[in-house]
Amino acid sequence: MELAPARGTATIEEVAARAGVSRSTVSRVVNGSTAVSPAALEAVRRAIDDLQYVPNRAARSLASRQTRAIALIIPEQTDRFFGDPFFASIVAGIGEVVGESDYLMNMLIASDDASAKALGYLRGGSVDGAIVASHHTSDTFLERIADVVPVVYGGRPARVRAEDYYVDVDNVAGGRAATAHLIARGHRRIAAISGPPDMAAGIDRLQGFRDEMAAAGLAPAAVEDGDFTERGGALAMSRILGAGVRPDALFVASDLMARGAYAALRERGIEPGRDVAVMGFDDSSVATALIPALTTVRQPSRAQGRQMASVLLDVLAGRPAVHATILPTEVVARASA
Amino acid sequence: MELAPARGTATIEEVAARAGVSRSTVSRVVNGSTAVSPAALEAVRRAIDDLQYVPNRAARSLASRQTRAIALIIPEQTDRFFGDPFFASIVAGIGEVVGESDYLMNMLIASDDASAKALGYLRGGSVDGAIVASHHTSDTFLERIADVVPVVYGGRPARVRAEDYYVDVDNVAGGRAATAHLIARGHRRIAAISGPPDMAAGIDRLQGFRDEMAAAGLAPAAVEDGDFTERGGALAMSRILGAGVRPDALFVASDLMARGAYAALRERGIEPGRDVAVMGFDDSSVATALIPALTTVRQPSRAQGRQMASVLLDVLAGRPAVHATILPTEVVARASA
DNA sequence: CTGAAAGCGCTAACAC
DNA sequence: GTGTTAGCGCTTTCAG
Repeated sequence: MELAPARGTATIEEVAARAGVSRSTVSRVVNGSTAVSPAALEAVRRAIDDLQYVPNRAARSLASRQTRAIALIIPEQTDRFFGDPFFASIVAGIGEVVGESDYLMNMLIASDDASAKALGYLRGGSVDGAIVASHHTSDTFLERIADVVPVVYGGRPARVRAEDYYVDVDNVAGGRAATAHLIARGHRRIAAISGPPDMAAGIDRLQGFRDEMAAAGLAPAAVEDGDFTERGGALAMSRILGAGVRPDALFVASDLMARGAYAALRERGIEPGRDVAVMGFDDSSVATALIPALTTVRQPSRAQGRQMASVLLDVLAGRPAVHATILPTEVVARASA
Repeated sequence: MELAPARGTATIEEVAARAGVSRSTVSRVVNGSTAVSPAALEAVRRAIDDLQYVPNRAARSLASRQTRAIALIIPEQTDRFFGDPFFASIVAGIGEVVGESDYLMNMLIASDDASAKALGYLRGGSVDGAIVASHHTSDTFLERIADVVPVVYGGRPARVRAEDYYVDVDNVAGGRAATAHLIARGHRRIAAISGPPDMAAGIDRLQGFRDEMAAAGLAPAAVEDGDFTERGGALAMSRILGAGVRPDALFVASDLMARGAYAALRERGIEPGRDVAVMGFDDSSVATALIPALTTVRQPSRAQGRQMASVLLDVLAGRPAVHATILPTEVVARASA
């Protein structure tokens, strides 16, 4: 075919020659070994600089049996995933930490049929570890990947095994706090729009709602699944209203669904915040963009992403790592409730 | 630390032994060479299956001098990038095509300071090519990456060079069509909320607006930069209104900004769609979620993403590839204009 | 503290 | 068609 055009990049051999040392010494410098004399270190540094040397990743991986890459697995429709600012924050957090390290982030969109391929890829040793950004209990293939490489889950996995790592927020407490806020403001006919029952966050937030209602001796005015999407939130709201229920307050398990609920409410001439108190969950960009601004439960999504990445990096480095991190939430009172 | 646990993966050597052929033959099968006898092919296939063989990526890269990976470069704040459903579609499209190939997609968030690192990484030969998802004319480092690996730009780059590849939509025509639509509906006092002047899409859509207005003998009622963000759109709208301008129609250069404009309008008691016609751009999920539903210019974002990936894959495969792809847009009339 | 030597697993000429 | 032979560029014992 075609001769490889002189890759700008020099090899370790050339650096060694220029620095007047052996390959091994250059390798040691590059990998931060302490056992190098100041003189050699200086010489190598200069040579690297002069030659603009960047180690070849493939060669390094092959020899060290590490790829220095991690997979970000998105078991979801791409547009659905990225449509929620919550995930955007998670990814941002992960990206920050990974970006500071010398790891690479491979994005794997593992929708259904692609999952087999994704598994093969993970088994091929292309990455040292994986982060599963969000998942449903039905994603069985996700469990199998943990047999291949270390995995950190975003959100409590369906079945928690001792060797699993995950980073979650205290969704039950968040759900309780949100409900308590509503009750404290004098509301009694409180309905909930929940997340899907096959996701831990969906289950837990609803649990918190139910717990707090029960503790206050109240019965939910209605509970509808909004599937964590804007459209689902609108639909759920319509169902509640359509059934003739007229709540005086609403606990919506995600900001995005709350936006959908706002729309559905207004379609019936009900003004959110004035005619019905609305409480969201996430405190994503959606919350402040809404009018009236959404009272919501803040979860530290960016921090969650950061923590996921940190945990994985710890595991890969052989450092002790926390298996379960539960981040706190807090109610942020705005105009809607 | 810890001995590498027996990686489930077999090597090519083991496959060869089991199939009773040489490594080369296995390699030929894996790489789809035709020059293999049916018998050998069958034997190798079985061995691969039995052993669940997956080629080692690093070894392959090292020997073939190809990484089979591409970089998705996001020269933007992560949350900003992912906050716009337009980008979500682009990424979805890219992901589709890349997922069907045996290439991997490395996500590089190249915000400012990280760009040097990103460049070094690209120079290190970690990827065969790159896709730049969106960019500002100020991103000078982006030009330098094209010297290292083939690059496909999303949107016309600041300076188009003969060797560049890019996929764009016809933003000027889109802007014209949108404006024509407004004019045809009888509007005359038309204001525009534009994208940033350092992005091709921002410049071109505004150009289309100005062209069409001029052609109709109309002067813009106002033009404000909304920075392609929801907040920016709201701010721009407020500025227009604050200046005492009362347009009867609005050309907003992105759906997201239109959402911001809706909010700003309502804050002043002006109802979008009724009191002022609003035209968006993108036809992202935002357009239909808005109430009243946003009349907008549809751009085929997913197709754009797909095309970007296809072009890059073509280039990498040595196939002839189109340097400039301009996708068409079309006006989608809904309730707001 | 440093160098020599032996691969890591695969592809790609090159013979046969 | 198929096997043999060299590496790809790096890490990593193992001596010294």
